Amino acid sequence: MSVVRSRREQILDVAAQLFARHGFHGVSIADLGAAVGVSGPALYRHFPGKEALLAELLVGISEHLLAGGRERAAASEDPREVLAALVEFQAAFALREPELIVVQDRDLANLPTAARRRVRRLQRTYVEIWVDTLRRIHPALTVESARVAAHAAFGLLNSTPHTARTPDTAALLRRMALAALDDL
Amino acid sequence: MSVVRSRREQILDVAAQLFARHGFHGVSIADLGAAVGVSGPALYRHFPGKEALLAELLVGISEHLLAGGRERAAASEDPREVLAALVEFQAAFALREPELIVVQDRDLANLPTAARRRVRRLQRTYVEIWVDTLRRIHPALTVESARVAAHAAFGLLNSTPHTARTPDTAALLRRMALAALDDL
DNA sequence: TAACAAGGTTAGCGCTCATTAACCGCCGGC
DNA sequence: GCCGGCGGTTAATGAGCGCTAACCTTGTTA
Repeated sequence: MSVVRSRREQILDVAAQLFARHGFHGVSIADLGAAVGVSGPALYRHFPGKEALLAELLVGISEHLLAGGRERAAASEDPREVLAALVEFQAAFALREPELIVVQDRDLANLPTAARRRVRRLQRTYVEIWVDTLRRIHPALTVESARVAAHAAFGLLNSTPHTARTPDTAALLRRMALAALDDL
Repeated sequence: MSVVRSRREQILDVAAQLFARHGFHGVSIADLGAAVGVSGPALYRHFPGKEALLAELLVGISEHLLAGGRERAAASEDPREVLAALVEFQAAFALREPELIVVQDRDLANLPTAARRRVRRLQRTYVEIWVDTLRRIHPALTVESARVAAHAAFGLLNSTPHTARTPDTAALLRRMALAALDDL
């Protein structure tokens, strides 16, 4: 975490923000260049194209989430502890990077097919960690219902882009998510 | 609810589906025309432009939700009954019209300023119904926290576009939402 | 010191797209 | 039986965009 970020990281950062605010198609290469202080085609020195830039963002997010999920799942035998850790992890990410949350589910469709498949696969695997954990806690739960519940929890936690972030928001969201997932 | 819908309604319908799948900028006027069986500029006989079409969709959604919310809020003195009715209403809408859910929060930014303000205002008023109801149930809750909780509940209920809709999904989502909103 | 790679620049190409123009057939009411 | 408007059509226009080309500067290195 150095203070001087490479141009590459800088571009990814402002791309996340602009894509979040205006959508992938609502941001031009020229806009992106302007936002980092260079103009237009300079970006091609760092990325092969606009879609590749989006791909790197989205693949990065999914890999980060999956890695974090695996880590939490491996950290305990008790599925309730795992669930609490997963909720905490997802809430922290959603609060730290609300723009990425927005871009991830809004602009998936704009990825080239290969990258889209890759992201989908990573996401699915991440969801399955939640599904497995939920079913260990509630053995009567079907896979389908557990999946619905997991997505509902994501929706709840990922609501951060729509709200002001007050100091106790994290705790509130965690508590709500755990309550929702408790009486399945 | 006639079987023969006017061309106008038909256009709005397919626009909702295409916008949901590909995003506002990902759908051309020609695509839209083709999807209703006419081609391209014929749409200008029914709408002054592409943005006006989006505006009609989004304003329609917000008005529908606000009207439904007001109705539920006026139907009972007991805030817990009101909350249950609100949850049921939002869940039913999210399950019936997942495409509209997607378009509503994805393409708000593509509205012309006037319409965007209008939609924002309607949405805010709808949220305030939830906030007031929550605070009547939990008097210690601050306005900000109630707002966070309301948006979290929307996120949970509006997760329908991400999941297969099995027969008991509605009940599951309602139960989760009420559980999340109960121990605030 | 000469060469080169890295990272900029501006100009321009080709394409897509929203919108407008100009034209046309049909059909209901005077 | 005419005629006006409603709802279509195709062609054209003009803007914006992604991307490539050609060129330049600078710092590093053999």
